[in-house]
Amino acid sequence: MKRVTMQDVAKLAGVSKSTVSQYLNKRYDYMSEETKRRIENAISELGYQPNIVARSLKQKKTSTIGVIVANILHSFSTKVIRAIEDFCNDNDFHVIVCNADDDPVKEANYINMLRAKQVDGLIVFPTGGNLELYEMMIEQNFPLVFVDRIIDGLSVDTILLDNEKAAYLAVEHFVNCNHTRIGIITTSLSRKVTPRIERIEGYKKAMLHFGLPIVDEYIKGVDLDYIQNALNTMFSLKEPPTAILAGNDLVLMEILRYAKENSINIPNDLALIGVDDVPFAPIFTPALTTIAQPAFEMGEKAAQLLLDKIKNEHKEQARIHRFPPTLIVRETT
Amino acid sequence: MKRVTMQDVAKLAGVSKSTVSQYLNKRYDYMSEETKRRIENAISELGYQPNIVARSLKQKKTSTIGVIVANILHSFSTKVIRAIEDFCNDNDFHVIVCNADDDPVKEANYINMLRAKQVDGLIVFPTGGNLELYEMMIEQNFPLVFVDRIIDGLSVDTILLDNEKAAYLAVEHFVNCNHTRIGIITTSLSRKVTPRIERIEGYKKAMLHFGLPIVDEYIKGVDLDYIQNALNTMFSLKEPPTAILAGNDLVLMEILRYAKENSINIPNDLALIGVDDVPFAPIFTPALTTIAQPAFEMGEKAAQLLLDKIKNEHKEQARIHRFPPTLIVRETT
DNA sequence: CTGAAAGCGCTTACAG
DNA sequence: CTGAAAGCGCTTACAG
Repeated sequence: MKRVTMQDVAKLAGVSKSTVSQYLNKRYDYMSEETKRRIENAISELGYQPNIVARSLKQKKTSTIGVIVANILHSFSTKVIRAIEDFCNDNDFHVIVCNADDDPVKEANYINMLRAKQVDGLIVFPTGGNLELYEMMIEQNFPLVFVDRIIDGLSVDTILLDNEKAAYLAVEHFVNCNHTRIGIITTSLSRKVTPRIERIEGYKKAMLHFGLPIVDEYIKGVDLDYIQNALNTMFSLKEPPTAILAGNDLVLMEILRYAKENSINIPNDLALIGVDDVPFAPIFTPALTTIAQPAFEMGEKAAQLLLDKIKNEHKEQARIHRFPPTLIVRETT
Repeated sequence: MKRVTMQDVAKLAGVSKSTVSQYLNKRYDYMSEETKRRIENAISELGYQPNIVARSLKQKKTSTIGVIVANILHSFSTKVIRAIEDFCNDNDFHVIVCNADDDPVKEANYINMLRAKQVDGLIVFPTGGNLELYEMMIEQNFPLVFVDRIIDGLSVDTILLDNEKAAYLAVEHFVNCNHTRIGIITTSLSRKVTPRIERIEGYKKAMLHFGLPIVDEYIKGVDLDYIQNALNTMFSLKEPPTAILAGNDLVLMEILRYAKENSINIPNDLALIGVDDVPFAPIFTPALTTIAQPAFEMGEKAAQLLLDKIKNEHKEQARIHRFPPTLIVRETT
């Protein structure tokens, strides 16, 4: 499989490789029609394809960005990725996606690998476990955008849902449905992951706003594996909650599983709202009431910001970009 | 953001860049401890990271493979991708994933782009619309593995479900549940996509095997957008089917939607089996009976085969690798 | 309008 | 045990 190079094309066309290069880069300012035609023919005859690796080395840019998601199992991650890919395709950028699996060690490996591969910039859903690495990138002025999670003390453009608003919308809707014993369950709070913290915070504020008591037993932040336990505890209370807000799609599925296995009727025994509008929400029985994130817009904005930085067209101070959630009322409330 | 190069390390360590390169590639056969230490210190002091692009250019390999899926919306695709990524990670290969969106034009662009980026090999779920390109890769002996779909007349290792068996398992189970009016619905047959063709073929063989008549009205292969229509037609028959096999996960969701909107009780009015074990199958009400593909094993095998080809360790004749489906009985039958 | 030359940051065969 | 040199396949400033 002998690869054909620019040199081969130049020889066949009877010109120098500089000229072939000019042709490829569409700098025909002064190129004769004759030359163009000869090069074109040589290229198609040889089936020549430029070697992007060589070009990247010389140009010191790869037109490739990296995306590292903390956990690809969230439907939110996959939607954001799709939006980023679409935007990058439209702008002739390639994207390499990596899944850190909520593991800071994997995340660090991916960051190093992608930078070694000379990506022009990085969009990351940070695990939060690699402060020094994040700081190094910022210091080096390496194009970087965070999604979904705030890392305290770092000056990075960050794309976030208005999480407090999301929780507020859920509580408000529960209240409108005459619930007063409202709970919230989300995944582990030990690593201070922004959406979890903010959704609980928003939940508390909303409860106060509607004059409802904050009952600690109604608030859980535990690992996915312990959610069945947490639900058991919650439903053993003298006065269990009559409505629950699921902090994300994976928690929602755990709650649905618990309800199914314990014959808890939704919404009669328990009203339910999940953050993240999962694909099966409308066909589920009962159809799931959810809080949707504008994932597509968020992904697009992340890509937009990053490409602007790469092209040096983004001069503003790094800040947090908030996006509004939407309540989609179906049958679980 | 001045990048530090091997030259900088060499200077600081007081050696030549050849020696630094040897160090990096762990060829210490004859390297003095002293030299090693000096290089190590220089590297960490400067925060040096090798430029993989330069290495790739020189070595004429990138340790990167491309994966092009026909349609990433299928849960099967995402599972296979995960398996490929895991396998490649373990073998120090990187992977770039692209979604052709069932569009041969996009597929061609991705193939060309990935080859220009010098990937060492390609795993593709072929749309079937780029015969010349596939042929060119084979002719050039470019490492290539197909998944999910057979392209007639091409000699390529191909990873496939035993689709006829999958259909057989479903029909058999329906028969055991005393159904005789059994239908099958899948997405459009116009492009002769292997799993669709083979599943219908397997369905027909199974029907004959169990002495049941083959009723054309019970067999539909239409685009996703027309499935509601097809279902309407089917259920307007004097004798509509009492059991349906959904050809894939997306079709399954369309059928579930139809049933919900038309108050068709599953499984009482209609028994249902879907090919592909969707994540929400066990928590659905009723929990979904499915035919699972061993997606993880299939992805692993695809990656295994490809890496062997890349390393020139795969000398056998290209062939089709079949994997067995599994029936998972839940509540929809 | 086109070409010769230098250089991107590595690796590697070879010399010593 | 280590270094000088060539070369991977491009791009680009410059000369003519």
